[in-house]
Amino acid sequence: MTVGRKQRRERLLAAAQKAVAEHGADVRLKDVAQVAGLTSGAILYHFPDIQTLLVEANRAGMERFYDQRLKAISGSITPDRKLVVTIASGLPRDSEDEAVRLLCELGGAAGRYPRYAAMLTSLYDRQVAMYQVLLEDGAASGVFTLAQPSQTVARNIVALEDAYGYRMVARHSTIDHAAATQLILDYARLATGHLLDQPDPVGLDHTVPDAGVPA
Amino acid sequence: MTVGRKQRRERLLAAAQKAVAEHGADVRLKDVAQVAGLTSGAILYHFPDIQTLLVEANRAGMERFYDQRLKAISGSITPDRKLVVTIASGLPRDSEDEAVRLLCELGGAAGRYPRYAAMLTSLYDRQVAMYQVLLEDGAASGVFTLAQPSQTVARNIVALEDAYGYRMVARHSTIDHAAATQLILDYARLATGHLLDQPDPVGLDHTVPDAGVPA
DNA sequence: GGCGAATTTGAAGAGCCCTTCAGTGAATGT
DNA sequence: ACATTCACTGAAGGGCTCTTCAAATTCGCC
Repeated sequence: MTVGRKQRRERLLAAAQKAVAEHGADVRLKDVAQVAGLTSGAILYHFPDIQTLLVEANRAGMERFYDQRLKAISGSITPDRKLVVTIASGLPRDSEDEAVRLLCELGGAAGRYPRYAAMLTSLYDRQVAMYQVLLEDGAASGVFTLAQPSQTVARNIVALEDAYGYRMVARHSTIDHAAATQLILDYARLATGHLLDQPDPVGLDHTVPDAGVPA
Repeated sequence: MTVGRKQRRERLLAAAQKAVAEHGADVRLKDVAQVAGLTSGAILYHFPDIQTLLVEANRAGMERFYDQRLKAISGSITPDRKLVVTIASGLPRDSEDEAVRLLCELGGAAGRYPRYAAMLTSLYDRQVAMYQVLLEDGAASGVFTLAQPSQTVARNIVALEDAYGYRMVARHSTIDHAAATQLILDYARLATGHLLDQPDPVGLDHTVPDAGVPA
């Protein structure tokens, strides 16, 4: 057995996600096949038709995004650290971020695909709930002083993340990951009454540690 | 009688906008023709190909959206009224709002169509500038006490409008025009230090002014 | 009423897309 | 070694799309 039946399916789901991020929600079967390195027929051997594959792939893509956010939270300790890290994790790395591009494409198509609309609504609500827990937790421990109900703050934070995701995917010249993070933190500062100063190295360390012989 | 050459073109642009809002950025020529009540050939008599038509139509749709926002501003007098009215005018009426659906579709496709990305970036920046003027004006006249730079507040307000537009188009069950307006105003209140109480007749008065705002 | 220009139609060509399916290998089990 | 199952290919069918174009229709105007 090369890879097992289940893993093969997941490779196709991953290929479909990439294809949607690249070609839109109405991506062609041929494009998915090309990303997967197969022919159209091979894909239809694993899935009854292309819609079934896409719906499953898109759902999986959203769940993966949400799961990674939850994982990002669990790292930090204090509520303020958690908030900063979580906000940063909700934004695309750069304009090529595959997961966010997928979400943008689906968000655009949600108006005409009720299924995607429902999935995105659920995703939004869960993210809001996630932030609400974080905010209430911080308020209970006295770290945050909420100026507004936690639901209001949570809804606005997630909304800001979404919107700056779109702006970054559209390659806004001055709104990059750092700028967007600061803009959202500016709101969070007002809403929580906490300074929320950025920790130095959050793990995104692109600089080479310069160990070894320079050629 | 017909309508003159120019008006005929504009009818086609309007049809194309509606078609994009309904079928996405990759709408078919046939769909545009159907909305216009013509055949595909007739449309190609006025435009060299479908891409040219779509690019022009989408640009016109964005400009129209922006112009109507400017118009909405000019009505009110005081900065706080202006702010409330402008925020309300940036959100879709309901989930079927054609202009916002168009913007959502284009926003989703912006990742793979640099032209649309540039147009949307420009639209965003102009809306930010519009709010900046409004905020600075209010601050200068002492009505607002800005807690943050006007650019920060303006960027966040426009971002919130965008995001709630997407949520409404996706038919979120609890975020309608009124709820979204309040959420954005909640941020604006923190940022401007003004109460920003909603004026009664905003123009769209379908419901009894019963629940919601306490005395 | 009739003429020329503007507009629209309907058909046809070339091309792409999804899906089905017979057939090709490779892997697996016996 | 042989049969069987699995994974995949490549071709073919049927349908849809964009575009072109000759013919038909409508319009503005004299």
